[in-house]
Amino acid sequence: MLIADAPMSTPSPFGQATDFVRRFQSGVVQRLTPRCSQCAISTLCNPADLSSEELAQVDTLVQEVRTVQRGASLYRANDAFNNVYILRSGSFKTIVMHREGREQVTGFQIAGEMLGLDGIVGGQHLCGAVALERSTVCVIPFEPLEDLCRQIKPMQRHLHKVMSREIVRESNMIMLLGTMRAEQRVANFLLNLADRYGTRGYSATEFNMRMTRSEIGSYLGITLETASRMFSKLQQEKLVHARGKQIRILDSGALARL
Amino acid sequence: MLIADAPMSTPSPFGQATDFVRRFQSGVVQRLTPRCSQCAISTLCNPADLSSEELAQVDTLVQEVRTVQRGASLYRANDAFNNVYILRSGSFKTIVMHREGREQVTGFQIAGEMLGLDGIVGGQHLCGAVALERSTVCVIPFEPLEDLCRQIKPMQRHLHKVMSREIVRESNMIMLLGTMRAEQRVANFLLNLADRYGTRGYSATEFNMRMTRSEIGSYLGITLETASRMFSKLQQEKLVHARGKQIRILDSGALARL
DNA sequence: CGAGTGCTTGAGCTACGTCAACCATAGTGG
DNA sequence: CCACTATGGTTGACGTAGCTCAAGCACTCG
Repeated sequence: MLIADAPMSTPSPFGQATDFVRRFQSGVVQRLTPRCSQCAISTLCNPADLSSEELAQVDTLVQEVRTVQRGASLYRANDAFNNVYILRSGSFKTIVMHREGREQVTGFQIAGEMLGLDGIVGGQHLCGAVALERSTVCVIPFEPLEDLCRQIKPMQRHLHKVMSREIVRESNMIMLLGTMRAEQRVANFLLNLADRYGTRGYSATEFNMRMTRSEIGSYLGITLETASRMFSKLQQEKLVHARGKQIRILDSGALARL
Repeated sequence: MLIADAPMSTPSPFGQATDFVRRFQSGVVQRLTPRCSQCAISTLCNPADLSSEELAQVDTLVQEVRTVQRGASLYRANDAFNNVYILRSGSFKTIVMHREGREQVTGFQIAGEMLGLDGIVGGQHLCGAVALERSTVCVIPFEPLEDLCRQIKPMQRHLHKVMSREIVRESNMIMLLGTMRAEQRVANFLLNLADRYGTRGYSATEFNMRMTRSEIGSYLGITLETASRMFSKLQQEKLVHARGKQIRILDSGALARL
């Protein structure tokens, strides 16, 4: 079975030669005229029950695919909100700034997941999104998306589900941070990643994490040292095999029972 | 200036005598035929820019106002999702069950806030909602609401903002749980409550909390003892005056700077 | 090959959890 | 009207999970 590492760096189905490419200093590259109707991960971002005419309408919505280099920002806190983004390949972290410049990671996103929903309320983004590796995103202008959702009922329902899923994801995070000890947090984090890789067709037992111990710690509300110790502990207990960012899950049942 | 305690227990504008009332064993009472167009808190739950015809359409949507007694559930985890709810008066907590029956509070809601959005993804509620006092909610069937959002653009935008606001609220909670110490959490909690009372026209400096120390602790990821100690500490530092559930904020600037 | 970045591990410290006693208030029944 | 009980809040004593600080190792990259 594929290991997530490999497919996550697979090139986009759109060949470099045929696409108009613009490059920015920021490390963000644009490629134009993508096609949802031909996209490999369309099942992840679009509702299943669209007619071919409806899919064609979606195609007109997505005018741009951007490549974001490792470490570059897709958007930053306080940027004007105009688009939401669907991650086509690669991975991101979303971060908020604490005062005194400390950052807190609020989420990790992988292929098929949506970014930017936090900007709808205030018209500007409240968190920033940083690529953990070279990644590509579909840029979806939000107003036209809303227009489309008024025309296509399944699309509307789909958007609502995406937003609701985000609410549920965050609720789970609140519960994790409110009730679990460090070891449980790390175990939970690994199971969650595994599950998400699994539903994307990658191996759910062996994968390459793209985030550092420091980012994991920040996300889980613990220090990087504690995160590291917990990886070691889980390894001693033979529940996972962890060698740096390479993870193999040995006993997911026991991890869940912690 | 009004203290929140008073208006929160103000009776609904709909007199008992003129309304058809059904009573259930669960402590939930239904009252029929409300009117958004005449509701005192309409500005909280509806977009500002609706025409009177559009408001009339909203009126047809809301067929029911329910009264929920203190301690009764509006919905429970795993209940089928059909409606969202807008809190008209009173207050709720939303809870999730940890395994072993421990509960974690994931939020407190007061007048004008929406409940139930977590159910959209899976078609069933993932958390439960329990009234902290005798409360009234408008019942809004979700499918008809979606239909209306396809017809009325400001309504659609409004719903998206409500959902996005919930996402942002939870992000803030994640940051609080991930980075703050107990004293900061409690300070933050009080400022947040004060702010919400303030935008509803109540006093932002003096109010009656409806939740116990145990519920506050659960919400903030600390024990009830620690919560209690922090209230005492803030009082010693002359930042608040706390006498049980009666709160007076003395120095909101200092609270924010903690 | 040296510098930078990330990971691991140890030693000591501390904020918070646990356990327990005690008080205040409110509702209940004789 | 006064015990009596239940519920919620406060405070103290003590234990510990995880933080802080620090050292050393493994990789990668110019």
